[in-house]
Amino acid sequence: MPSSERRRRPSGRITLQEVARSAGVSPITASRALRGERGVAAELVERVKVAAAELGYVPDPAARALASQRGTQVPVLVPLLSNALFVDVIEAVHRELLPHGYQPLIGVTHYDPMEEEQLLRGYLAQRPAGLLLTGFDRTEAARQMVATSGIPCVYLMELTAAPGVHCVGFSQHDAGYAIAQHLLDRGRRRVAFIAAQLDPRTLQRAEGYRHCLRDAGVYDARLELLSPQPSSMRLGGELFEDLVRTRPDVDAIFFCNDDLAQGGLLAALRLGVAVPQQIAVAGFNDLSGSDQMLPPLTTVRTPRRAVGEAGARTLLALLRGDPAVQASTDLGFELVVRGSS
Amino acid sequence: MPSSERRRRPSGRITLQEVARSAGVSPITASRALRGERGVAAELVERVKVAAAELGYVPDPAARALASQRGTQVPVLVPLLSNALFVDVIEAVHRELLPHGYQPLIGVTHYDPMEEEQLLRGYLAQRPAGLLLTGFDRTEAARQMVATSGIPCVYLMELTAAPGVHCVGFSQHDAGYAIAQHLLDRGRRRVAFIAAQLDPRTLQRAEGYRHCLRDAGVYDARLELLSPQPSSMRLGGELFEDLVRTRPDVDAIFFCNDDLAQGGLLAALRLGVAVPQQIAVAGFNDLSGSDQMLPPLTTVRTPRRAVGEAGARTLLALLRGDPAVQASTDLGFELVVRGSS
DNA sequence: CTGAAAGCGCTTACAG
DNA sequence: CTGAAAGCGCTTACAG
Repeated sequence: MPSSERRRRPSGRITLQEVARSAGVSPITASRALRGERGVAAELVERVKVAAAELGYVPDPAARALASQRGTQVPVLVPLLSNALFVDVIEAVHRELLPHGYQPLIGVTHYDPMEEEQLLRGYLAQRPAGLLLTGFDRTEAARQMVATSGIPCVYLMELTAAPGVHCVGFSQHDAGYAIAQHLLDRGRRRVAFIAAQLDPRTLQRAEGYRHCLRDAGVYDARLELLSPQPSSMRLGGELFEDLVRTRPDVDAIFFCNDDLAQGGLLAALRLGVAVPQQIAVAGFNDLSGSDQMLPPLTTVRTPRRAVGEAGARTLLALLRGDPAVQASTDLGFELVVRGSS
Repeated sequence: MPSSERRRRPSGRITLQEVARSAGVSPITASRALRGERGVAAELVERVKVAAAELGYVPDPAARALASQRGTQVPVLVPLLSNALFVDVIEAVHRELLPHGYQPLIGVTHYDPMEEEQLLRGYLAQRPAGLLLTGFDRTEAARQMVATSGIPCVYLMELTAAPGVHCVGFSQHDAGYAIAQHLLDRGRRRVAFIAAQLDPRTLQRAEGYRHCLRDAGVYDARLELLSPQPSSMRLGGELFEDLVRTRPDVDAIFFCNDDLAQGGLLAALRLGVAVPQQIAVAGFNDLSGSDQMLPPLTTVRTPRRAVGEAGARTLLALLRGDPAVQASTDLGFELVVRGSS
């Protein structure tokens, strides 16, 4: 009578032992069969799997982590959750990792390297299976911790050619260059750049913009409006007003993010500035609502879902010990031209 | 020489044993001291804490979970991450739970009870410390699983008076009633309701709206436009156009969510419909950008950060075994009147 | 290809 | 108030 056998077990859960007994093998063999370790007779694998399914066995992650010295958690560190960009990345990561038995852990750094370092310290103590980090801008201590931990790590959103580093993203610089070039191609010559937050990726886009305008011989540092404040529609509107007031000859604006650009577009409506006739406007990221603006916003569609997906897959390959993992995955970007330019 | 003592430990981490030895107590006492269990001499607690700090001891969550049969994870199940509402809730939950050593696990149900049930099954197998669920709309199986698991659970966003149920939120019905009443107070009589997604909370707001309009004797079912599609600015614009075309006598619209309302406002600009002169517009949630619209959007500010915070605190109290936990916490809502009404 | 032994690092009763 | 013993449920070497 199984019920009497189970009487004293506090947890009441089905264990590997019971599965093994039911399948007529040792627990080790059952463990190997269930984990898909090769080198177990096909017939035994089958028997174990049937027994596990019949008993409704669910492996205990804690026991597994303790015995193997390796958890199933995968901390995913992003700067912000209030930017839809990262939410999309995270959703994609979840979708890839969960079915493989890994547990994404969301960490928010608020663009603060110190905060990231602390989060990292805490997560690393839990022996995570892998790590998904945003970009390359972190403290030296954080870098060290990741390196010495030996835990597989994939970097998201930016690219590097550094050896041994796995990254998935696109060239922020080139995307900035491309959108600036588009505005020049439209015949604009006084092309401004409005940015907020000023995180590393924003600054890379700024570099692309500068590079492009210099190549065309029309760069003017006075057309850059950089604010360290967090990005928002409200701020975009304010900066737009500032710029139009102080630089009335501006004929195009590249906003480093769509929320700023949307705010700018609404400010233009309010002020009666004709877009794109008087000023062409472009944003970045193709966030929700940009296609609904008046006029619809020209922008760069960034592959954030793809970044999450490919990042997770790269990590999975690393965890599998796959020798053929691609170190750097460039997912590109897409210029989306709409009515605002 | 400690280095030779440590030679064979695979993990290389500082253990409770070492802390205990260094403090001159038994591991059990060290464990109790570190967990703040009462009944340990103050002097010993001090010694243990100093030793732990000196050695840089970090408890192993896996070992802890295995021994105590109780993990530190707290699954937080929300319908969607693409609605800023839930992102705010999640951020607040993180902020509360993390410092207490609990690990929030984000699960996305996509408004699908089946998906929620599956997620729940997986999470429950991990013996989470607690559970944070959105609303009360779930499968019977899910309900059973939660009940029989005995794991403390707090429900977010909605309220109930059901005994033994802990919930934190506000009355969606009353909020719907209040915004409808506001439009009536503005002298409107043909007040439409536009909704998408049609999740339980949206339907509760619909009830509030109906209730209010019936009380005023001006309810007209033909002024309800309900779409099961996911909420978005684009859809809001489309539904606005539909409504204005088919019901030209409408003089006010209550959109069930701000993204729809923002889309509606932009459609009004496009179509040359004067807001609020011809049609007053109100939204719900006070999402980012609503204050930047043209005109700024009247809406209901919902206490989502407070919901996450209070929800997490309630759970913490439950985990502590606090006998004075409040079962139902009504956080209210705030009418935000702006230019659109 | 399979298994017996040992152990991962902690906490839960149970004593005293 | 403190501790020795046992065990949580797995997996890692090590044999054979």
